[in-house]
Amino acid sequence: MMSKPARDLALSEKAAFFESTRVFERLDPEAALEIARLSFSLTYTKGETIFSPLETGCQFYLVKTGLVKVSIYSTSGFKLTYLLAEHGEPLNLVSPFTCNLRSTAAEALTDVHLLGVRQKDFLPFVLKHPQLIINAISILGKAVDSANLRIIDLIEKRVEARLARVLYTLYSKFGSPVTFTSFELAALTGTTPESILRALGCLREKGLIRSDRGQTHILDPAALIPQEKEMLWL
Amino acid sequence: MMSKPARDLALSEKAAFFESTRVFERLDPEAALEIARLSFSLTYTKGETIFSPLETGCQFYLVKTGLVKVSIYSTSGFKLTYLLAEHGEPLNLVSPFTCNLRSTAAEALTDVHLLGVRQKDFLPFVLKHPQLIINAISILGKAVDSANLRIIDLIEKRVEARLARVLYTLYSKFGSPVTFTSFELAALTGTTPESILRALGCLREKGLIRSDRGQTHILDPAALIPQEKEMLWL
DNA sequence: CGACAAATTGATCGCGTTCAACTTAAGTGG
DNA sequence: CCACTTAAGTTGAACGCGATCAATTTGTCG
Repeated sequence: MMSKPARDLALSEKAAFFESTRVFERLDPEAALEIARLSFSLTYTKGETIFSPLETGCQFYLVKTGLVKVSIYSTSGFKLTYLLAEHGEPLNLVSPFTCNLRSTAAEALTDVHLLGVRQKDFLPFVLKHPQLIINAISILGKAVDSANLRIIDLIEKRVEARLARVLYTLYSKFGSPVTFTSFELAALTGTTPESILRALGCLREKGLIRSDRGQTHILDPAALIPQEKEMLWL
Repeated sequence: MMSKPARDLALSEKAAFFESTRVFERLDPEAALEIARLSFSLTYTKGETIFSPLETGCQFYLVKTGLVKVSIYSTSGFKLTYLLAEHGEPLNLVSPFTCNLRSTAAEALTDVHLLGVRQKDFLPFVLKHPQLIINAISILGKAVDSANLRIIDLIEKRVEARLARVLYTLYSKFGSPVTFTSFELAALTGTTPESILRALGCLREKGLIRSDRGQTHILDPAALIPQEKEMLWL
């Protein structure tokens, strides 16, 4: 499983892309050019592993095109998906700063084009541009909130309610239909594929969704989620 | 429930304190003096509320002395404790940066002395001192990892194993005996007080702990936690 | 001494995991 | 184009953990 170096994009194109992302939001143009110069393209084909747990190296990855699944693995092999990164989203925000190893793994769900920045280039650059820091901390704050919401849900909500929130989140991010298998939904909801299927059945009977083989059409998004404004961040 | 303004500490004393904390680690001495000048003392008595969910204002709080419990509340009233902050630890790292409201509440578990810094002072200061950012992101990264570990544990571990991890974490941080009631341990473990008592009973039978009325003596810390190096961050 | 909070134990019950069997769809190679 | 293989969907049944409710005991504090 090796990444293939891709033909590099034009610098200006890269710079414009960086400026359009959440992490590099409100970056001044010359800084965008600078980070564009420091970055390099990486491509992976569907199903390829981008990085795996305990892997050395902590470069920064940003998704240019495609969809990447980032998961954490428990020691017993359970997989919890905690991020589905698409255009403009980073795969890893913490390790480029701290260079600590983390037990996360990233897998390409489609053919993927990433931009990478080596830590030795990334860190000095970021330190020169405080707005980036605010952005990064804001994103990490969202991640903490989302994780805490999942914890609360796991404690007091049933599988059906948790799945409804996951579906609502996926619908908000990717639109209808949601194209994930019961295995993937299980890894997002924190349960088993069997329980997902049963819960999907309930939601189907209630007329909230329509589901066929890896495709879930959201018919009534508003009914999926209770009055709460809280959303997951996947 | 109002905070009483305390006699301010000597500037040099405050500055030395800031330098000794994790957030302000490796700060240069004149910067420490500056943040010391921007900070002010707050004291609360045992049981007082320091802030509650949806409260306006997002000043930065650092614990000087005492112990503070920071919890998130679910809409249905369930309380999950996610931080026990003691000497040198911040109560809130995200809101001073983003000024977003978050559904957390802080309560003084003992008489507490805090240092506060208003956001309008905190943010410009931090932006001038990039090392602080690295520190903050490193701490947030730990918080994300800890939350994810709790999620995994909730999914695949039984109450006894989760409690063991909580006890081990409390033991590592505060030493033996651990002085929390079954209600507080339940809010940390994500279960009910009854289940905590039963799990404590099991651990007692195994000879790993000895527990009396709000005091849990850890007899065999190493046996509490399996081979994993992962720890919670409370 | 009385009131209150926490600890303890028992009994019940429901959700969700687990295991198993079977069906259905998709992809592959002859 | 069909036979074969594989992966996902589907459903059923059983079991076990943990929540819940209730009752009792034990400290602690005013």
